Amino acid sequence: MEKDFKEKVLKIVSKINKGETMSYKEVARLAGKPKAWRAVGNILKNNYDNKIPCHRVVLSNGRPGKYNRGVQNKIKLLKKEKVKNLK
DNA sequence: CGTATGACGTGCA
DNA sequence: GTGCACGCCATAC
Repeated sequence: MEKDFKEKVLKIVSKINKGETMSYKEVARLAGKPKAWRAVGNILKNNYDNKIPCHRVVLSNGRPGKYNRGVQNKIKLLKKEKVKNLK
């Protein structure tokens, strides 16, 4: 269990600039585990840190995916961030 | 230590 | 383009 992986993922997500989105696969890739995008979602779900804009992490399909505070809230936040590239 | 689960991704019909 | 099934990693129990 790479604890570093979790920290890395959180750090990378926190590095996402406003108005930008990243797919789970991209985050996992930057974290060093391009095949761990499955765990990325699990980590974010267990992590409720406000410093982690997990709402900026979307699926590779361009869909918002889910959110610990509600998918609607996620979409709303992205729209507020001027990220209307959602499908 | 083994099984089950989950914010997913890809392939095939 | 849509829908279903399988595979994947890390974490929790």
